[in-house]
Amino acid sequence: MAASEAFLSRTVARVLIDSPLPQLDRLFDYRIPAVLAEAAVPGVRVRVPLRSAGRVADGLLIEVADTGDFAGTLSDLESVVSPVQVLTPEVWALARRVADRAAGSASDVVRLAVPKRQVRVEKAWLAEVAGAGAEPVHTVDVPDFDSTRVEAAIASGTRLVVDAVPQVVEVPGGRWVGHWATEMAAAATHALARGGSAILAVPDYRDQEQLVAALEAVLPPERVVHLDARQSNPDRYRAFLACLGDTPLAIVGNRSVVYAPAERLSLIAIWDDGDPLHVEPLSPYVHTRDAALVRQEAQGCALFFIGHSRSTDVERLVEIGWLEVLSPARAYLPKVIPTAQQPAQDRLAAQARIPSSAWREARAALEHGPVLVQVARPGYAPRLACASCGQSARCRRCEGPLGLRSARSTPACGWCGALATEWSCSNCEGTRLRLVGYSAGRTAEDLGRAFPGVRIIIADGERPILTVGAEPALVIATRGAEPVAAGGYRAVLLLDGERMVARESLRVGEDCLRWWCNAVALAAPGATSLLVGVGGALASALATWRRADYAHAELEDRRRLRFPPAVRVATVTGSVEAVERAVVSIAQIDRVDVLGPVELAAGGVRAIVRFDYGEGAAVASSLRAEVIRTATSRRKRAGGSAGRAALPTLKVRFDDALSFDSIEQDGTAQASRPPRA
DNA sequence: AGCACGCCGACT
DNA sequence: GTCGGCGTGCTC
Repeated sequence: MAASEAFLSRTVARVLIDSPLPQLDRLFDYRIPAVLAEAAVPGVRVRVPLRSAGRVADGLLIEVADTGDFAGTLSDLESVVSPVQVLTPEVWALARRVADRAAGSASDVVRLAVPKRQVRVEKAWLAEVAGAGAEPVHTVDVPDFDSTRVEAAIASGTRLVVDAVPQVVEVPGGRWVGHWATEMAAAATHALARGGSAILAVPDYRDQEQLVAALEAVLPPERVVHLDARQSNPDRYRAFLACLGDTPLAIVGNRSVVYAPAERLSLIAIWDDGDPLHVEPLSPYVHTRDAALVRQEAQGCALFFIGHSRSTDVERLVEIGWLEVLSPARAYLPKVIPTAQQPAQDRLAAQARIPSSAWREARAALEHGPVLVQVARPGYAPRLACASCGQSARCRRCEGPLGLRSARSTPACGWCGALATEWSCSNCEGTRLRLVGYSAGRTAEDLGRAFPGVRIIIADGERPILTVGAEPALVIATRGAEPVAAGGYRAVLLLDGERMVARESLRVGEDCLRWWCNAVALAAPGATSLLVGVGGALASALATWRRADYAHAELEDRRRLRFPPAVRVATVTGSVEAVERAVVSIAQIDRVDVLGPVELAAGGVRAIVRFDYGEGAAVASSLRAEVIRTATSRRKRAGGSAGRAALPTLKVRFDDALSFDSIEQDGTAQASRPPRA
């Protein structure tokens, strides 16, 4: 009787509609009809009428209340789709906060957090007998990873930046992985042993393979779950449902794994937070690091950023006291030698652009095992230039850079793909092209000649190789695609440093250091790494292994210039009037400054807004209000004869790492920039 | 997104 | 007087 009374009074369902429309990004109230009273519980999927839109929408029931805040008459909840409470209160709170912080829709974040329903998978999961009795987990310690501090951090919900041991190790099963993977796995055992779950986020699949190998060596298989975008829908949903169970798990995945509904979350660990793959490509484009920081704050779990180098973002958090530093228990100093670009005496080595010292080192190392050669990027010849005047070759249609995909292919545009069959230089009318820069394929040919008789292995985006054996071989890999060698590489040659450093980007320095540090960490103990053709602060940061000092100096520069991550930024894109209004709406906020607006080649304009972290909430809510306003009040199109589709009215993107790079890459500015000498 | 509501021009 | 144009706004 008391129960039925309770049901009678709690008749309002507050529902999040599954829609990307910003104006629908709030809770809608519905009456719960008596027949649905028992099924209508928080977190379940529901269907609700949207009268004005004349349709039935999918939604998620957020809460059940006595009364809503809506004055009119409520429509009835149409149905409860399934009894599974897929959206937990913690994940809902996280989605709302993360969306607000990025001026986006909560339902866009929820879509990352809750995979599509798979009826068969769900039925199978519901039919399973609960409580199969999970095996106990034993903690594991790894050398030089301070287990006392790790355990204490997990117990107290501490935020750490972990400087990983720069070595490779063999895990039971014979697989060689980066030491970092065993550190993450060990941290996970501490979380699970004290009855909590661990979320482990890695940027890409090759990292995930290593981490899974390390985890399987220390945890029972049923305690490890993968949750990533590469899985099929049923697999993903099965893994997601497993997280909803009450057995603590190690949940491994890339970016959106930070939104997993982990039971009693004890730890979030992120590997290599500087890797751009941690940026979510879907609106509202939230970085794994930021989502993790928000979640850590709300749930009080431990948070570890593990890496071989330090991003400026993490350095900032260290400097404001938000993160503590955990270094290896014993100091590691990989042997790194920067070498000048002077060519080798040996003609063949010179052709492969290897300085004599590097060539000698590689030759000697090849007697004992594999040698890693890191090169810049995939494709046969990344850039083509005019053979007579040297100006880089541009597409006639779109001004994009021309390149070659293989030795015999026709030059093609890197932007629009158009084949450049009858190219002539816009500067000198020359018609002959010359290769500029090298790549894995081209380097392999040259090195093959310089080291006759040596086995050559190529690893790049198209030829992914995860591991190589301990036998002598030249392993030529594009940065980020380096295989792990059994026992480590006997030497590492970082060949295209000069070209990597020449890339125009705000983050070149820290990116290069990250690529190099990750490669150096694959070397065998005592093996030499050679950085070719780069000097200055970057080279000495690598050689002295003082990566935090480099990040500190870099951050100081950004502070001076008011560039991220010293400040936050948001790009505001849309029509002239909409961007203008958006900029005005935030003009009163303290210490906000606006760059632009500038015209875009695609039409419309873009402004970059800079502001201090403390003003983030105010900026986000003002810009969000403008987004909603522009979405609801449709402006009339001027000059109707141009039968062009309406522009997206107003787009806001927060913390886009490329904001300052892309200015130069937009149409006119890029085309008119003089070629590098 | 869809769909209704509403306030101006040509019609019976 | 009234039918319907699409510009404007709303969705519990």
